[in-house]
Amino acid sequence: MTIKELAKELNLSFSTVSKALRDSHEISDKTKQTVLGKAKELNYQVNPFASSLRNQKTKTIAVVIPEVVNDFFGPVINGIESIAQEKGYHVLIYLTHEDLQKEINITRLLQNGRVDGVMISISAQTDEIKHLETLKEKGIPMVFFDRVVSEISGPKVITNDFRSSFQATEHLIENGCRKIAFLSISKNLSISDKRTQGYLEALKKHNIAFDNDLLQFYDINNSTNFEIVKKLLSKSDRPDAIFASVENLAILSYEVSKVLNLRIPEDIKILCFSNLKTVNLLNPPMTTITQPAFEIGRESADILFKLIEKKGEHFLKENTVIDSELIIRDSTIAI
Amino acid sequence: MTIKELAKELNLSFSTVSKALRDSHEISDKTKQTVLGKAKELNYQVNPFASSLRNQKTKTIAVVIPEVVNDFFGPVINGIESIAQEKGYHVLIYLTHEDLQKEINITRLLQNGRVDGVMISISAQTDEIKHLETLKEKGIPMVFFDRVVSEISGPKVITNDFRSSFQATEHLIENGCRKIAFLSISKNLSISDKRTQGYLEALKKHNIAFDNDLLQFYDINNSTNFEIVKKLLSKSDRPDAIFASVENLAILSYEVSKVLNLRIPEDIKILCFSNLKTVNLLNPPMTTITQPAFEIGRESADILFKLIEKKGEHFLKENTVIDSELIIRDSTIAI
DNA sequence: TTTATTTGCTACAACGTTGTAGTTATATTT
DNA sequence: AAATATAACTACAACGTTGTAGCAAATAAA
Repeated sequence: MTIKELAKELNLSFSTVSKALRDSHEISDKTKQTVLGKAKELNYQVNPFASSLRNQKTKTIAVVIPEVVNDFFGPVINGIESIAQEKGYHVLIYLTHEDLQKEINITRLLQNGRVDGVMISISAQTDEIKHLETLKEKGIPMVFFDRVVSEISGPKVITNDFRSSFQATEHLIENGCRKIAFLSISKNLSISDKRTQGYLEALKKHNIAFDNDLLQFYDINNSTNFEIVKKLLSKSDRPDAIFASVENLAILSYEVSKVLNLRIPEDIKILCFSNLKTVNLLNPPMTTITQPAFEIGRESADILFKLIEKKGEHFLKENTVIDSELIIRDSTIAI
Repeated sequence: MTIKELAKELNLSFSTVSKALRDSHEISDKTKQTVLGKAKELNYQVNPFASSLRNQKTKTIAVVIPEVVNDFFGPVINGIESIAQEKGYHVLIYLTHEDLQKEINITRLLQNGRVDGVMISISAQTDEIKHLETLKEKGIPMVFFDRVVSEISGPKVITNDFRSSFQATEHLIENGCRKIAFLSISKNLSISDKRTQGYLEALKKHNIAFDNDLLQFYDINNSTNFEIVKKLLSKSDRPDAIFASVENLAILSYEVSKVLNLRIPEDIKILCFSNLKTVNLLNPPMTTITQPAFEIGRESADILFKLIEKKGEHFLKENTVIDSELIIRDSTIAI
């Protein structure tokens, strides 16, 4: 059912029908009613491609993220989708699987006007940003969230990683820890950097020397990660706390502790950036820094739509910070 | 950069360029090379809307699911996306939030040729299927997965809910349970039905009378669910086991048990359909029926692409069953 | 040498919209 | 009554592709 067929049914020109459908002032109310009625009757729907081709708008946004199997990006998508659905936008989803090459391929796909805007949280392996700059230069509205690229200007929605990390480290120190291992996500990511800095700053404040052996990095291969953690906790002078920058590494730390018969929190304290729903049911419940995932999604989407619709985009600031929350549970309490 | 501009640069007609780009036999190898070279140099990309409008193909599929914040649908999307990326398809995601009206709206959006195919797992509230039939009648390739509608013919990817449920119930009975509460997802869903039937059949086999009070349904409101479970476990003749059809209800059961000072598995055994990664770290580790989420995603996508590309779709059977696995952990072991 | 065939290209219509410009008929102003 | 404005509609080009039909020139067959 096209607009031409509809017009034929109505004995009107297809221009008239088109205008009636988009409520033009050139068309009489009576005609509008007839057209709308017939359109509903015949279940006419605008062809999205013809429409997009004609007016260069797609009513579609892209969300580029590393993973979905994750208690952070899940709620983020939820937040994004809730606003998109409200605004009548469609959401394309692309997963990089933490792979730079995939990220590059995806950004290439997005260059030809397929979407009106892009929301992206970069992969942990992204150590060059040309592809992101290219996309931005094409004039496509972009919002970075969580894992942002500070070198590229434009709105970013983040959480206060430095502060949370500082606070968490200090909490561990106050509970008697002196050898705190920090398990980082990546050597490239800005959030990773800030989290590490928060950790270092807290050590410094409390006059604890930084031990490079206590700084470890996440590997793509999860069994490698297991070995890294196991090795770390098997040392004679093993750390008295693990501060994991990523949920997965904290879970592994729990598992390794079980294997090595280390008691949490007596022998080892564990703390993590995490949005896990079941964190309270773990044995013992884990202290976490909980990120406002849903809010980050909603806020990013909101900003993106402002950019796309060019409404109030002058008021947009470079960084929107939504605070994370340190929730202290049994896994870090001094006994 | 359009094909016309590219043609002008090359001093060729745009038809020639178009044909060269899609490797037509009408064009000499020499010309093809020149065109391809220039296209790369000027970073020419086909306009997807013009292309879709012209040849009625979108290279896009839609995935309609109830939620993403979920250890089942997350991996499913992963599976879908991995095949889609391989095949050069784009993935649109739509969330129904378990709401029939939203599902209806979404299916309406998909009627006008926006996508080449649809994968859907229906909402728990879906008790009418006209909208799904309409979509199917439009001739859009569709694959149902997990939460399927048996009344509509076409390929479905499911897991063996009846068998898993039977097996799980029997496991509880063998571990001494006689008053097994079954917490169902919905009164409408086919999987819900099959799971309930598996439960009932196992009771029957072991000559245990069915008690209607022990059959409870999931509510959209999570605090209502908490109350339902709390009420259930506060009764003087409280159940000796909870078999939850949905992860959320099992987690709630753990929480309620904690509140009511009920020991798992001594006072109450808990078991659940779940793909939770941290299930081993719960206190105690929970027995689960783990569904092959990633595989369901991959398989569904695979079937959908066969339908879309009309390759080997004759061999497609109505139901593809991928088995779930009952993994016994401490939460259901007789002490 | 004439005719038929192949090669390599170009012209153009169509996909379904939408906005601009143009055309009537009617109403309003001078 | 003539000039002007308004209302309600139509015609049509353009968005960027792609396939079909057409057209020269070169090659092969008669």
